[in-house]
Amino acid sequence: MGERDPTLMAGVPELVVLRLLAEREMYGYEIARTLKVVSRETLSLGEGVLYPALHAMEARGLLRPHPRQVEGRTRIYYQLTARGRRRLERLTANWQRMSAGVARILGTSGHE
Amino acid sequence: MGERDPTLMAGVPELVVLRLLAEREMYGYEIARTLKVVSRETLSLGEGVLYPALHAMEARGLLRPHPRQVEGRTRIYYQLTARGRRRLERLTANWQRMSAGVARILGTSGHE
DNA sequence: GACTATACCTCGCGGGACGAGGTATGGAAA
DNA sequence: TTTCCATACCTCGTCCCGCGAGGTATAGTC
Repeated sequence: MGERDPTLMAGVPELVVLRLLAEREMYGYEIARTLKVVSRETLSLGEGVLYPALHAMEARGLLRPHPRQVEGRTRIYYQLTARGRRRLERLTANWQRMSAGVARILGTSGHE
Repeated sequence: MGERDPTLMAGVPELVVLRLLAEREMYGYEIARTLKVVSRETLSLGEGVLYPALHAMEARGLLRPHPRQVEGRTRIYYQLTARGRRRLERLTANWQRMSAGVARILGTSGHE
């Protein structure tokens, strides 16, 4: 129960969301915008990805919601839990291992 | 109507298989072994991933099979088509864009 | 009164990664 | 000789999850 790894496949959305939240509390819409800017448009989570992902992560106890009213609109800020932090470390390590692997394959020019 | 991109998600198996075959003809079993070695165990395609992937790519015209009998065993060598080569370039570019994006997110220490 | 930006949400589709299981051969070990 | 491992192919079912499309509501602008 819980903490099943993305095997080969990326699980990129979960990873990057956790990483952003590790920096500071953010709400969904903000996450989407920030992601675009920081990644320079190369990463953009549609809302059909983002919100379900947030809910799933909340359900798994990786983050905790803090709803607030700001100018008549509801924002749900999310905060990383300790569990979420551990998860982040794990996913980061996985990502680095596997992207290094891919890089090695891509960089194979016959020899090496 | 082929050539739909893996959106955010990696599509790593397809990418790395194409990359290996760009170097030389290989057969399935060989691909699996080579992948492990070159990526230093960080990438390993189970046969439940590999063979279906090969068939799918063949169906899309990305590679062409060349069955051979070697010491009583059947080996199906695969060769990249022109279409497969184009696909490889495309996926490679995608991968680089998106892994750079992830790297940027991971490397964000608040400022920058 | 229409449109854009903000801010949340859900549903259903489809693709694909995966484990488990299955067939068959050749050679080495027991 | 039978058992076992490596080689070499295969399929099936599941489950996850990325995604687009669509939906609600408010605040401010044109």
